[in-house]
Amino acid sequence: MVMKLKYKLLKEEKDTKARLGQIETKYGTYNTPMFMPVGTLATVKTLSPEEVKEVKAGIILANTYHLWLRPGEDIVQKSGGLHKFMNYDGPILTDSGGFQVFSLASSKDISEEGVHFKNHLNGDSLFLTPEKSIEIQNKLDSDIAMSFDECPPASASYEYLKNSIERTLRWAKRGKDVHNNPNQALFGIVQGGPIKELRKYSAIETVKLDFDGYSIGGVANDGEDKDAMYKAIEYSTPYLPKDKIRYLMGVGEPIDIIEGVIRGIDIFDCVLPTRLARHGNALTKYGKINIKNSKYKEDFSPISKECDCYACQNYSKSYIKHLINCNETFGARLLSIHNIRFLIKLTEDLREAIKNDNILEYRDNFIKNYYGANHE
RNA sequence: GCGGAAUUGGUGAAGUGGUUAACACGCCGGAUUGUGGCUCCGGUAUGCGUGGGUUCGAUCCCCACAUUUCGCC
Repeated sequence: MVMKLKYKLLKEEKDTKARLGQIETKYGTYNTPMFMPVGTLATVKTLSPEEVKEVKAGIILANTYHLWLRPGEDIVQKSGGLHKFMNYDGPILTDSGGFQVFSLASSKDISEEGVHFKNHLNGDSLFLTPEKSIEIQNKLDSDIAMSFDECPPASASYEYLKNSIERTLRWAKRGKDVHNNPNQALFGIVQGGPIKELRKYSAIETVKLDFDGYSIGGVANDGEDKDAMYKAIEYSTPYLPKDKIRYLMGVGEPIDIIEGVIRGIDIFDCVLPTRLARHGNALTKYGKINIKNSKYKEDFSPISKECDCYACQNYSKSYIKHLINCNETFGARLLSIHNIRFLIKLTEDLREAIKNDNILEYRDNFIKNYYGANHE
């Protein structure tokens, strides 16, 4: 069966740009706004595919760059594609490797043709091009492929950003021209830093290339402040077609997901819930908590009484603290399950708020709880 | 009983006759936004076994005592 993802816009919230939508894929139909857990190396770190389903995840993200290096796209292809390889029968989006080249590679040399860089594992010299990235993603057989883009630092100058956008557009076109997996959607990426006219230009020109969906990249980079991020979204979304998915790459924190949805974003991905988990942090309605704090030593209550996740249904803070303190992987797994579930539940709540046309009220209430002083 | 060695924070320990006693672990906090999983950044001994002495000054030198440890009887 050949089937490429379809997006349907169901409703726009009364006071904001928030959208309720539906994504139909070969691997099921899901509602947006949605949070996509990150599974870089064809695994959402510490979780089994069954656990990923149990937290009601839809699309998950895997990584072209990492899978190219190990085990190699040919092996994934021989196994029957990424879904079969990792035994995940939900939809998968692959990042293009653009971000990794710019965030992980030590020395890199960007030219019109592509990027020369040394990989992060053994320093081997590698060359990645837009065509190569798409070819790898075709073979991985993800449901959504991303264009190979340049992700410039937040500190980049106007001139640099302008040239970078032009090149990213040429790269997007080149990638689209070689894309040949009929089951796979291909998304374009809007760049432009925090600058209004560059975001507008990038969005308009990217849309002209006619992709299956559009993402906003280059946000939440090296200490960029939240206001700049929100502005970058506001400067981009007015030029994106309403009948296509909008994806804010690499975000994020609960408040950023809420603000993103309010500004018209449909899907998000972020390493935050799993990384925080491995470092002993849990997301809660009343803010982030550090489970290693001594005050949880004899706290036999769950992370959250309202949470329906496996960790909260069965284990106490005291126990999880003990596991994290002892560096037991089960602790990271329980916190990962909880944190991913927390963000997915957040998007479920946001969908309700859009239906009820009260998303601003929802946001204000969320902020009051999350950033309020000393709840316990 | 005789002789030797040792005694520094919660732990293992470095060190010097002269401003803030190294480092590691632990502990106490913090960070983390398209992932280089098990990371990074802070804080953590008003004190160097006890009591005397030498000295301008002692954790560092001397004496006694205590404790630990090794060897011998």
